[in-house]
Amino acid sequence: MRYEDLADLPCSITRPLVILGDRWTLLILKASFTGVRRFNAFQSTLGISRSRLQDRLGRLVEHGILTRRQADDGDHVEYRLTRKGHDIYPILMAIRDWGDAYMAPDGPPAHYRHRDCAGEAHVQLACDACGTGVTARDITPEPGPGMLTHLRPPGSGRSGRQPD
Amino acid sequence: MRYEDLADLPCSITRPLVILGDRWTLLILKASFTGVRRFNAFQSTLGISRSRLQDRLGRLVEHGILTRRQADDGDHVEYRLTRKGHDIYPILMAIRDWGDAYMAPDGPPAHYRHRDCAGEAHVQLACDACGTGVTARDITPEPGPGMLTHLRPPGSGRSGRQPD
DNA sequence: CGGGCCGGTCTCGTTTTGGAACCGCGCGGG
DNA sequence: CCCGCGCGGTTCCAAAACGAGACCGGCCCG
Repeated sequence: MRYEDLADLPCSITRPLVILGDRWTLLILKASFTGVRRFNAFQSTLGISRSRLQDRLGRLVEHGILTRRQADDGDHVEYRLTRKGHDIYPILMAIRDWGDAYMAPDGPPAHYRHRDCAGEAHVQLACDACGTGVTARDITPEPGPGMLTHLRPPGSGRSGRQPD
Repeated sequence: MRYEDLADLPCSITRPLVILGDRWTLLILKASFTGVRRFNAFQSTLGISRSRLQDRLGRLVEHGILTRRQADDGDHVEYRLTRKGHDIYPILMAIRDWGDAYMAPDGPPAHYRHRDCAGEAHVQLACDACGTGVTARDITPEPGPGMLTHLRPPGSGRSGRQPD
């Protein structure tokens, strides 16, 4: 099995990870959220090699996570988050919460404050129905519609998989 | 700058990513959450090469995310999540929410249900103070204690950085 | 015309990865 | 006792990914 084939598995954790799961991609997106838009700015703030950066930006554009366009005011190129890209923010905030908890011995390097009230923003995993916070132990995965169509793809007899 | 040196930056997103941000590590942890504990089980469910798996499991144990021990009942080895590892779950759920939204054209492959009430669990980014849900646009990062000690490490005059 | 900045490409040496063979151990059966 | 097997783990090599830096054409400005 080639690595990219993991993207075919019926799992909404695996599929994004095939795109986002490498050394640089999430760091590039983090930079995007802090306002970085230009090729050279990404390169100097991250320390990534130019060829790698070019490759990663291209993939993100392919996947509709960033857009590449000429800036309004000038002639340079801008890479900006799409809505799909914007929605990656909770992933970064979940990573931050974990980083603050376990890799910040001197306290959090940054507070991420709600602009309106100066409170701090955190991710929480909660049940839609009862509203209470939950952890991994409170959750049972069970097959959903995307699993069923994967088990019997229309007009085919392929084998399927269990939900991960 | 070598890649590992990114772990020295005062940023709670960058630091975890140096550990978790590669092709396999989060996939290994995802398998852990589904109950996979044994070397061969990881290898066959993920399709990772044995040498790579050995390396990644070793790193996760080093970082206190997994523990390696002999199973109670038998003679085989078990890799189990520590509390630190357990707390990675929200990261995986944030990835899943994004995957369900943008990479599951046939609907979610799996429902992650609250065991007690059968509701579905989702991550949300909310303000601790006012409780309202927020997005990237509502948030302003500002320096925290970990940034200040990084700017002036005790007994040194190193230069520091802005919060990312 | 000359220099600088821009995004982008090319080349080359290094690092990381995948695949598969190999190893030692403990166990269980013949 | 010996043989085979499944286990976690290691070693080796070829292939892929990567980093560093030179290089390129386009554009603007002086």
